[in-house]
Amino acid sequence: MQNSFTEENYLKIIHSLSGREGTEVSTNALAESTSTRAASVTDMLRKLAEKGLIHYKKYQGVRLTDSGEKVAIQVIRKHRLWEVFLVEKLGFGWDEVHDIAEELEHIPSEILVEKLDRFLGHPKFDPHGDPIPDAKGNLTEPDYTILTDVHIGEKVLMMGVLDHAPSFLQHLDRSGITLGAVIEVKEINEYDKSASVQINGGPTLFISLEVSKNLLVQRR
Amino acid sequence: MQNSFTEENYLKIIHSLSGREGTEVSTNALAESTSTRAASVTDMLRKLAEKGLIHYKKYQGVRLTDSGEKVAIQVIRKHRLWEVFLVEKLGFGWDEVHDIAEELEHIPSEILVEKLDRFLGHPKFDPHGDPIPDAKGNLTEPDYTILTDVHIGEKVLMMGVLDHAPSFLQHLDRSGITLGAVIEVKEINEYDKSASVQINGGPTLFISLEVSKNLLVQRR
DNA sequence: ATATATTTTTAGATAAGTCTAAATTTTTTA
DNA sequence: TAAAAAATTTAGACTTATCTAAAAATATAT
Ligand SMILES: [Mn+2]
Ligand SMILES: [Mn+2]
Ligand SMILES: [Mn+2]
Ligand SMILES: [Mn+2]
Repeated sequence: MQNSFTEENYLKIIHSLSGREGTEVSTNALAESTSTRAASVTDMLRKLAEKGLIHYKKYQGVRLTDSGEKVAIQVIRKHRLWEVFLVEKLGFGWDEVHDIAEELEHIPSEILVEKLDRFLGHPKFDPHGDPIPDAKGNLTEPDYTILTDVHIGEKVLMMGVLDHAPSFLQHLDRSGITLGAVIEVKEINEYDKSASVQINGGPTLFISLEVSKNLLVQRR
Repeated sequence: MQNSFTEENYLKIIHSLSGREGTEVSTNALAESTSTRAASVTDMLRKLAEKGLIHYKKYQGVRLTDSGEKVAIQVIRKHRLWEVFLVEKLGFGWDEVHDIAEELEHIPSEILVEKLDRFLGHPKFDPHGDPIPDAKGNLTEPDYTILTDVHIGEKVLMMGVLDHAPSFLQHLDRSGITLGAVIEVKEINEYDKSASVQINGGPTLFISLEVSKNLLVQRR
C-alpha cells in the first residue's frame, strides 16, 4: 500500500522534530507544524501506527519506526534533489524553491529519483546546505556550528541555514551572505548580541542575533 | 480557488474526447476514460459546471467552457513539457514517461512551467509527436495522415502515434520505427490490410493494420 | 406508437482528512 | 497531595471523491 501526501508530510515532520536522538514528538508540536488541530493529529497518528510507521502510545508522544524512518528519508531525499534541480537547472532562487519541492517530493517512482540524482551529478547538499540522503537512505548530518558560538576574530565558512523562510533567505541575499562565503566575526555587542561581520574579506555589516542564530558555519 | 487533481484530469479527458470540433462528451464515455462509474461522473460534472468549467445540461452531455478549455490546455502543456524533460534530460524511454507525467502535470506554479519550457528550449512537440501548447494556450494540432491512408509507393515521415500504450511504443522500438523515420509503403495485403514498409531506406518489415492505424505520418 | 433497452441521474453509503466541543489523562503548582 | 492547568483523546460532524442500487429520462425496435 502507498502512503498519501498527508502521511508522507507527517512522517517528514516527525523526523524533523524528533531530531538526531529520535526523541518523542508531541501531538501539539505536530499540530503546530502541520497547521492542523491536535484532534486531527491524533487521528492521523492512529493511522500511521496502524500501518507500522510510528511507535505510538496514547498520551506518550510518537517516534518513527525503522520503516517510517525509511519513508521519511526517501521523501527528504526527493525534496532536496528537486530543490537542487530547481536552482541549478531552472534558475530559481534558493528562496523560491521550498513550496514547489514540497509538492514534487510526493511524486512516486524510484527510477525517477535515481535518474534525477544522476542528472544532477549526485549532489551531496541542497541549495540551503542541507545534506541529501543517498539512495540507500544514509543521511549524515554534518555537525556545523551556529554563528552565535563563533568568537571574535574567527573566520568561518557559511554552510547552511536553520530558517528556510523566503524572507530570511532574501535578507541574506541582500547582505551578500551566500553558501560558501567566508565570514569573519569582527565584533559582538554585549547588549543585544548583534555582531559586525566581514564577508569574503570585503564589506563589513551588522547582523542581528536573530540572523546569527540561523546561520550554520564551519570552522576551518 | 484551485482545481484538484481529479478536476484537472476530468477537464483534460473532456478536452481529448470532445475532439477538434468540441462535440458533446457523454457521461458513460467519461466513466470509461476515468475508470469510475457513471454516477461518480455525474457528481463531478455538477461540480465542474458549478465552477463554470463546463457547459452541462442534464442528459445532454458536456463541453468545456472557454475557462475550462484554458485549464485543460495548461495541464496538457505541463504534461507534454514534463515528458520532454523525462526523455531528453533524464534519459527515459518514450514508453516510460506517461504515468510519471500524469502526476507532474498537476504540480501548480506558472513560473515553474515557464522556466521548464525555457530550460528545454521551447520544444514544439513531445516525445510522442504531440504538439505542446504555447504559454498563451495556443494549441495547433498539425494535420497528419494515418498510415492506413498512405498508398503503395509513397514515402512518408513518421510524426506521431495515436496509441500511447507502453506495449505499442516498445513494439515500435523493436521495429526501428521512431519519430522522424522515413517510411516507404512497399506493399499492402488486400486480405488483412497488413503492409510491407521500408524504414529509412533500410530494412523492410511487415506491420499489421493494428500498427498502421496508430501511426501518424506526413507526406513530403 | 408503444414496449424495451440504454443512458443518465438520484438516493443513500463509505473512507480520508479535517474541524469544534467535550471528556479524559498527564503535568504543574500551591 | 489535592487542585488547577495543560495536553491529549474521543465524539460527532463536514467535505471530497468514490461506490451500489434504484429511479427517471432518452433512444431504439417492433
Ligand atoms: Mn510535502
Ligand atoms: Mn532545502
Ligand atoms: Mn493526471
Ligand atoms: Mn505524450
